[in-house]
Amino acid sequence: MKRVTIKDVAERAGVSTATVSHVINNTRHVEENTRNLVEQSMNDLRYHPNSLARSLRSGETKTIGLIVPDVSNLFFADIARRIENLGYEHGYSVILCNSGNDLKKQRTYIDTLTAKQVDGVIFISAGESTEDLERLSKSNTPIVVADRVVPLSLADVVLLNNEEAGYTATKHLIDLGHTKIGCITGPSDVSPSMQRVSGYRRALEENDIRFKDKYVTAGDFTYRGGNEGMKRLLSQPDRPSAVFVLNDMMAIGAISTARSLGYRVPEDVSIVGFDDIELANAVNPALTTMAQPMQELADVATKRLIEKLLSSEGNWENQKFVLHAKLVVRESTAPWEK
Amino acid sequence: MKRVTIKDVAERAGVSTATVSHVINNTRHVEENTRNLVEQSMNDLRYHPNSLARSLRSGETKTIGLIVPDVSNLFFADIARRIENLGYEHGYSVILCNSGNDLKKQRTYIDTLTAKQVDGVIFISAGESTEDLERLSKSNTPIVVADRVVPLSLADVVLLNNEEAGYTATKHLIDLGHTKIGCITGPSDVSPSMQRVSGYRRALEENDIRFKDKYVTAGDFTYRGGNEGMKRLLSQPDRPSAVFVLNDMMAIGAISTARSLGYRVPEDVSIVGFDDIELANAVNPALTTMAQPMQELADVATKRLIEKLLSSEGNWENQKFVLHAKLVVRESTAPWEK
DNA sequence: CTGAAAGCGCTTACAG
DNA sequence: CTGAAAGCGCTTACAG
Repeated sequence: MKRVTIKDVAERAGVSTATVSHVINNTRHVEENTRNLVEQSMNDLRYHPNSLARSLRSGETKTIGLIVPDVSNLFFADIARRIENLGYEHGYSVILCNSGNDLKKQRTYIDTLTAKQVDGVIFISAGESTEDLERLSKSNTPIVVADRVVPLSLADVVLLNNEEAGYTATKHLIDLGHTKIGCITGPSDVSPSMQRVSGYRRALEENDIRFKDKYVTAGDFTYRGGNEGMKRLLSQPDRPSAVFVLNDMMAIGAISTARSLGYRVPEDVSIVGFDDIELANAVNPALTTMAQPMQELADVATKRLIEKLLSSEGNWENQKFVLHAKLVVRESTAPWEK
Repeated sequence: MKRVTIKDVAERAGVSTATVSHVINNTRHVEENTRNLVEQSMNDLRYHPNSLARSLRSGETKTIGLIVPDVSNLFFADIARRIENLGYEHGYSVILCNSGNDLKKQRTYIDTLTAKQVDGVIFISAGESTEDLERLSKSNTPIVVADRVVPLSLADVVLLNNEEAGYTATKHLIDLGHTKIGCITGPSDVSPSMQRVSGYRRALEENDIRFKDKYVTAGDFTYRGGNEGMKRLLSQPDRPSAVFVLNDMMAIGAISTARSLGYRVPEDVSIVGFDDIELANAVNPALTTMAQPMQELADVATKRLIEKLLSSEGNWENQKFVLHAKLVVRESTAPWEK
């Protein structure tokens, strides 16, 4: 079964391929009659255009690459869904590149995306290195970097003000009267995590509360990490009365551990999470948390990319978009009266 | 900045484009010297091949399409990750098509995938209709359908034996001595859900337990759905002593509601979930559940597709792969003594 | 061991 | 309003 090409359609309709192309793309006027003939012919033959040929000729693939560390992480899965959806609305397909936090894989994907001539790339990097980014930007493809800090010379960047968010979460606990405030962090080499901790420290300092090493423990963003972190924090003599946990998954684990150790939440320990995942509001007690504007992150990144793609001017100034997390007070935090 | 093409490389190396192509693809012998010259030249010019041109000529895009109902659902996100990863290992990129359970969108994507000439498709359909599938199979693209029943004439299919799994879960409760066994189902139009309920009924019948309508209530696969379903089941006079919940997310919600109504789990109510998501083992009490072989589902589907792609024989018999869920007994179920 | 050239299926100046 | 033809950047018989 041979493929039906534009040539077949043209022959059957008794016109040139140029005309067929123009009725398909609506790119110059074609007389009613001719147009009908062509459309008839396309239907009869069940013609489907070949994007490859079109892209090769026109230089546009209507495809964007999405590089993420891990799609099976709900945070990125959600972002991927929104990007896919916005892209779809503008006629773009997305190639899913899951780096799995593997820099080698990430680099391979960058080459693949270049080879496949994607029109643009949304890039959530696995690491902090900018080497891959430079490589990509050399190919002259518009790039938007999300969630990670990166030199503005290379790409647009949209990120969350994590420092501020860390500050706000901690300040909330301070305002409730807490002075012994613990923190369960993420892996120490991820910049969002580090920045949230900076905000935590600044809030303490500004309110004359001594920062104590023993109140800070490292987690890994998983439920179990939350279990273990909480156990470490609560098992010390002068235990914290409140804990800022750097993501919701760990926070939910932390609540569970606190309870199984005999502490009530929030009466005995207050807990603030980070992200506002769906579960945060479902869990009992409902989690007070810093709501990340994930949707906004995806939306801003995608819109910016599409804006660049549609204008095709080539000489854009790269921009920086800073988003803000919002404190959502629910049931896991309460005033502390000595 | 003009694009560097194979022609530029050939000129600089003083050879034909044919030779360059052959050193790139390792497709015929090239003398050491010539090869070095070509490679030097590629490096100097920072040459990157253009996949579009290659694909247009060779008929292979090294790309597969993945159609899923919703990537932001953990179940599909996990599947997507595994498919992406296996594809990557074999040199395939994946185009992510999130149908969002929208049949129109799904159809558009099918056309896009056809136009983009993907080598194969893994298809988890939004609906039960096979119309889109026929459309796709006409384009002669190898297809593997996952998770949904579909006529074997159109594609390979890999699915879970949901009826059996429903039976096993229910039988576990019966073996523990329960006779009043409730069920929180999924949306009634999704075939996996219906089949699990069939298994539930068969287990009751085979053990001479009367099926009671009032013990079955419909959920929606969300945490809140589990809350509400459990509330309905427990608030009736002759309440069930055990509940089979058709997915873990609802089961976790059900546990939480049972407890807040003053019932102990598993002493007062036993609960069996379905899926074995990560949280199932993390939650307290750890959830007894039917472990879905999600990995296997993704692996079998991808491997089968790649097998077809690599052999390119054209005339394959479509196959059906049936996978089995496994009962994982943890802490949420206990014997019932009248 | 290598090259000249056709051709994959489109789009798009150019010409009328 | 329409057509003939070049060309996008590759791969691959064919020929030597």
